[in-house]
Amino acid sequence: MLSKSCVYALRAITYVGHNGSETHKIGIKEIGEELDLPVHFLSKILQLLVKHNIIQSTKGPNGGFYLNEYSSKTTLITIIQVIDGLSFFQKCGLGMKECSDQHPCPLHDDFIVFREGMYKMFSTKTIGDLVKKIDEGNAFIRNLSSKK
Amino acid sequence: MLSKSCVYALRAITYVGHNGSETHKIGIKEIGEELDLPVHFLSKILQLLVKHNIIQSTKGPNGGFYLNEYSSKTTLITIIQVIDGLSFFQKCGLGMKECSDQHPCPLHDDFIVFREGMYKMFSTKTIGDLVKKIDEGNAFIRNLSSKK
DNA sequence: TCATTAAAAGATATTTAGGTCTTTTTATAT
DNA sequence: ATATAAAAAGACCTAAATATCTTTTAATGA
Repeated sequence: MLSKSCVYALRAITYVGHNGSETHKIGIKEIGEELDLPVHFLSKILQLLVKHNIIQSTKGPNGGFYLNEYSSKTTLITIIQVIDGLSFFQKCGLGMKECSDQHPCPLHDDFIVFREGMYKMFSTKTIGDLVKKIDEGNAFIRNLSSKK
Repeated sequence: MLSKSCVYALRAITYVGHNGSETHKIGIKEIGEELDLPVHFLSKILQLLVKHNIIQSTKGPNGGFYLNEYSSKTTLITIIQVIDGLSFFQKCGLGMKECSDQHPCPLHDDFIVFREGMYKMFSTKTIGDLVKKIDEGNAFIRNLSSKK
């Protein structure tokens, strides 16, 4: 559904939100190690998010990634849009070029429920919501299998 | 969500169900033309379904693909399983290795609703259901843009 | 029984997503 | 000022999905 780039991004941002702050920035190496993600690949993805002002970064000693108040309010759909685009939420479940209430595919009515439900969910949930769950210990962002 | 292979399959089977019968088999060329799908690629996919006894085929003059009574009762999830596997319906929305009610990712509760809802939907719907919609004119399987 | 037709099978090409490695830029602490 | 640390940027590699082309196999009608 979401590309790897996209879920890597969501997990990385959540990690930064949980572990970092403007005075304690998080390096890409740490994120990669802790979340078990390919560092250089992830680096590209975060670059893109920095460009879009979704997360912040600084170079040099004590540099790294961090979130500001706006980052936390960013909805997941915003990030999905930047990385994957919104085509999933627009296209037919059976891959037909034209599929609408007027000219539906035979799965249209059933599929649209989920497609739109997900869109709504991703449009409502924010980075802050994800971070909160981690902060409160009600969810996890690191793989169980990770050592330490 | 579903791969191209998979939606090609679903559309092709539905086309065969709607247009063919045991006495009027449908050739791969016709399917490809009518549905605007790459013929040889589709051919591979249908081969696989024949192997799994989900659709039927015969070679030679007047040969082609057709459905039997069991084909129509086949659930969509069966086809999805053969082509894509069920991993989508089993894996974490954030791509975490371990994600469960006990060790949830921060999206778990929200995502699982859709994942399971889709699973249920695909497990309930059959090829026959899709064909029926086309037969009754309540849905379409050919692209609007197709000539004729 | 043989030519023809159509699927099956095999080999190869293309595209896209995912991933790695190297070099450059820039902030900052000394 | 300068060395250093860390992100940014660029070039390149790999694997998987998608697509095409060619050859083989097997029905069937003449």
